[in-house]
Amino acid sequence: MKRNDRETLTAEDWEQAALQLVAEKGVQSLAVEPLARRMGVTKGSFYWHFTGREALLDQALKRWEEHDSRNLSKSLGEISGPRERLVSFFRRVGKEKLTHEVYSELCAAAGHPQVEPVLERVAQRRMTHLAAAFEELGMPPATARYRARLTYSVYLGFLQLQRQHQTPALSSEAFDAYIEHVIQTLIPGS
Amino acid sequence: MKRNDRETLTAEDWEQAALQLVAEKGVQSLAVEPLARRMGVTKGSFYWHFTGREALLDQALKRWEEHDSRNLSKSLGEISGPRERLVSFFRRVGKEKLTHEVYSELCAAAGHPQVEPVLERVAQRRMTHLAAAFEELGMPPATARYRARLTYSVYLGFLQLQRQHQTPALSSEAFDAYIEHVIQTLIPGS
DNA sequence: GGCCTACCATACGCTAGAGTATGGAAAAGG
DNA sequence: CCTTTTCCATACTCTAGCGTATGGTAGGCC
Repeated sequence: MKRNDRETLTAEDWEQAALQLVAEKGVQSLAVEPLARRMGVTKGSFYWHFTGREALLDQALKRWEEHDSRNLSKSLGEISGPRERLVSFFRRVGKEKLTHEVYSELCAAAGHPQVEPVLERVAQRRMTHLAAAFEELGMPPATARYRARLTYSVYLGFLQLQRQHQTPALSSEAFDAYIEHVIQTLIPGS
Repeated sequence: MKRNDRETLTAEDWEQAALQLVAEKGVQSLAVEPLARRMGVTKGSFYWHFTGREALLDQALKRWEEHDSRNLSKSLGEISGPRERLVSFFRRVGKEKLTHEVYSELCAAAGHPQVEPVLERVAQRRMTHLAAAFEELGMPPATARYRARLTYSVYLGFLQLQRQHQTPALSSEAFDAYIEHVIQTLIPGS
């Protein structure tokens, strides 16, 4: 029963592959048979590990959300200054590519009953995080919450423009200059 | 052959209904048979007016884009001051409900080969429009373009948050206060 | 008044993917 | 070494939607 070599697949393998496929082609393209083909097996394998497509999506989303949640806490603990936390929020868009691509596709699938609650929690967590940083910078709570929503909207809009190939390459000086403009505009005392 | 009463359907009727359905359930839900059922006919009718699903989507998108383009030009001509044009850009989100809902769903379907070019053109047009306004407010051209992209990102992010039910009701004072904050932050000289 | 064309229904065939049933091989355990 | 799990393949059924083929009807036209 202990088979972590590559002769046999685990539920975790399926979840990882599912997230990968979501990142590439979106939630609606997450289908059992194509995924199985991609992994070099048949759906006979899949239905041994999972009760159905829903279950796979649920567990994959759970895995992704936990990973994202840990990421946020980590960035909270590691960086002390609120301004630095906000800056890193934007700069981080380039890193953690898979996570962001998945999130981008999840946003495109808002309205999907299994995806919706995840998006809600994630956005809430992140905006609370942002609002705290803005408060530490001296904003009154209500203003900080507005600025947090505004900032998060900028992030979401950026992901959307990226999906439309309407944004400069993530590692160009045009991108850096734009990020600088965003920071100057949104973060006080810059 | 002249039958504009309601006994018989026209291609335009189908396109309108298609846009309506896209606004409600997204592009991927635009299917021939469900749409026909919704209109109280069968697909026998549909395939008389259109060669297939692709053609319907193409023509519906064309119609929507033209409508949106006219909207933009109108708002350009009617409002003289750049600041007022920018403000109206945000306040307009509440009006033209169907148009915005369609656009929101189109954004969710970025990556779709028929939708992608439309999104590209629309975003380009609108951002150019915004950049011109910021230039009129005294920004240097490069800065104005950055600010235009930033502003448009805010708009896109707002649509996204709306799709996640993460935004206050469009006609509440919380919404107005938020819009005010957005304007204060993004539009200089406020 | 017969005809023709516009518009629609009915009835097909086709495909992709969901889920089920069952069998088989290979490792694990006794 | 023989049995029991574990993991996967094969072979079904079922559904939804696309597209086609064909027939029907009602109104405009000569």
